[in-house]
Amino acid sequence: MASIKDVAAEAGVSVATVSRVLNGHPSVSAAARARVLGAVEALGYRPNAVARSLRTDQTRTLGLVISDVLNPYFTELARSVEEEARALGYSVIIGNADERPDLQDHHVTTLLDRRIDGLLVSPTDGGSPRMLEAARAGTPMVFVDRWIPGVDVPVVRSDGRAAVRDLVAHLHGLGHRRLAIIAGPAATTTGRERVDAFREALGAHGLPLPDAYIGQGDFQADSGRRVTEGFLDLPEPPEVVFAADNLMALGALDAVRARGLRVPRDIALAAFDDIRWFVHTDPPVTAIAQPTGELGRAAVRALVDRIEGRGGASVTLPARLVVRRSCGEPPASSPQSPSPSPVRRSTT
Amino acid sequence: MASIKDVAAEAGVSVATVSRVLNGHPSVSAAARARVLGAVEALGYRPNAVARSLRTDQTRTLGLVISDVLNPYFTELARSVEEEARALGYSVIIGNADERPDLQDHHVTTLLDRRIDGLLVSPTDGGSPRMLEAARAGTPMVFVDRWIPGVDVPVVRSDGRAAVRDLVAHLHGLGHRRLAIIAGPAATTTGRERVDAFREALGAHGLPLPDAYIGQGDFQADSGRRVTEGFLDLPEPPEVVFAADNLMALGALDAVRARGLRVPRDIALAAFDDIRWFVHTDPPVTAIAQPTGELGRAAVRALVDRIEGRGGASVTLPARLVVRRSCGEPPASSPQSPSPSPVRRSTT
DNA sequence: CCTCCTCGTGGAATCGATTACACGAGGAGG
DNA sequence: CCTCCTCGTGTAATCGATTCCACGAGGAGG
Repeated sequence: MASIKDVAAEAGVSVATVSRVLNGHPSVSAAARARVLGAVEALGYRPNAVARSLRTDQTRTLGLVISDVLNPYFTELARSVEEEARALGYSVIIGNADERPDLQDHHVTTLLDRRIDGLLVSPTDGGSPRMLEAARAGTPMVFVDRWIPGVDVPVVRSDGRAAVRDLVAHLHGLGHRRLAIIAGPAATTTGRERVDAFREALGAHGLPLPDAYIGQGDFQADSGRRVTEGFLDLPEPPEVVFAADNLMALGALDAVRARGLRVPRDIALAAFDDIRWFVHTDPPVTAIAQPTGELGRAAVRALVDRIEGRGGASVTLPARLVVRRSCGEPPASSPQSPSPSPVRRSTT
Repeated sequence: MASIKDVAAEAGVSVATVSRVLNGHPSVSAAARARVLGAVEALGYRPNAVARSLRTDQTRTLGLVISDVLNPYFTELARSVEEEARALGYSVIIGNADERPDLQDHHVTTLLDRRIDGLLVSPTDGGSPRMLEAARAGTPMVFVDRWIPGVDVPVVRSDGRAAVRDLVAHLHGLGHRRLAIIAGPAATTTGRERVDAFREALGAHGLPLPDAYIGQGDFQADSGRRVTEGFLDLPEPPEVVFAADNLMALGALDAVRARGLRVPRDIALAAFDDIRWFVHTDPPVTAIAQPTGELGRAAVRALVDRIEGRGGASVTLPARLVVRRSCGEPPASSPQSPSPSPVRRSTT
């Protein structure tokens, strides 16, 4: 592979001049510039990003460590992150933690070893020592979706509290009183927050959230299945199951179907995170939709602001409820509750 | 960030000795080794991968350029690729082409600039000049899923011919005679092959594949919707629509639902690529499943074999038909056709 | 005509590692 | 006791870029 020396030789100038041409420095004569450009073309020269990074101490690369690539929510997040980063002149290296702290740690380490300019993380757990250390050492960093309390790092996330309230109001309006939740891991903020929001919303309607109605999941489909089976085995099973992410909702659907039961006739289902497939499931699933793309873009902007020394602050965006049919048919357009909240009826 | 020099100073040895300890060279005294390790620990030193790569001319990184991250098939592929690569001591940088040749080119260029050790590509089109040039220049490279004819690069893919034959036999057995296909872009091998296999299988049953029944899609949901609408507008609409990937099947479902029609009563649907959600769609979708995980792992092994000078050959794995309910209820276990083919009835 | 600036250019240091080569100490063998 | 080898270690070159500094040519101004 041709190096800058080859180009210099071919053009009959020094490497310094070649570098200047390549980096658009002003003080290069038109003649020299033309000869260098010609040589670059002739040799098919491309600058070695590795060498450049070593010298300039910047890689123009962002690291993104997400909890689970197979989760469509994170896939979409990753996509919008890459898009915005590209627009800003950065590349992105994605690390998939698969909800495993050890894997998360592995990726954080590898990314740091590669001297990425900044790190975007959706932590799987309370935070690996290496990550906390990096944050303390001043590595530009931003949390997205999930975060770690007590660490001085901006957080870009969506607040589902209002949407959960809307959901519970919707469920209550349909006559449901026994509501259960499949929670995410307590080690994650989203795992805890969604339960808290749910409990609070239930409280507002005078409904309890008994321990038996809080199933411990891990954001993976299998746990959704397992927890739902447990709910169905209860002497008094819940009327509604609210899954704290889309994969656990998938598992819940599996479990219900395996028993030969039907949604929403036998049990209703709602999910956090809206995905395209929810329109076509049997039945279409009522879900809380996050502004995923916006989240990813905002996170990148915050991180790049940090990197380039322009601050970079936390951002919180609202989520919204999308009503479909998995919780029961809405009472046929009764005018009794005009619902001033941002509940949106899906067109499906 | 501490460098090797700091470690050397702290340990009271030269950088050469530090390097030797870090790389497990034999000729280092136990005492020196202990002091170096102590210094590494004390300083929290981590070797700079950028500097190392520059010197050794290897990054231990693989590039993976896929056509569309939002497609669950590719997501799963990416995941298995990363997994196998990690097991072999490599990292993976993913580039998402979004089915756009220009973006594919951008990613290939960036990856090459970063001097990745090898490239795994699922080409979006006939191949960018830069990619072909890289292949010719000897960059270790392997095509996965899709490939470019006439280029001397191993291909790891799955052969759907037999499964398509099984599918057509299944459809024919259900009494369907007017079968249509939503094709992928003609610029991709999978786009062409699936149509060819379909036409061939139809021919074996004496059925035609009229041009009006070949809809031109681009592997994205929108095109599936558009093409399906066209089919439904035909004076004699097809009885079955076979989508050449899962996203176009999603679009087809959208279109059917938008007309207030039902699958399979009004029109049957089948798809290439099986995904978890197909179990829970309304109705569950009959699909052709590729051994995606195996494909990803085999591709990485082939690529690493190339990189490390051990050859690395093409691999073709069979796909198989998974029958669900989207093409009509199978005739209730009639013993007339024991079906010696590897048709699997899904447990759903 | 001399002095001083500006402009274009090249030489060389540098980033953080790896590694060929040289060298000194110490043990083995004659 | 001398020679030779082995072992552990250090010095310095190197990878491919960027960039500081110096230098020479040429123009402007006095």
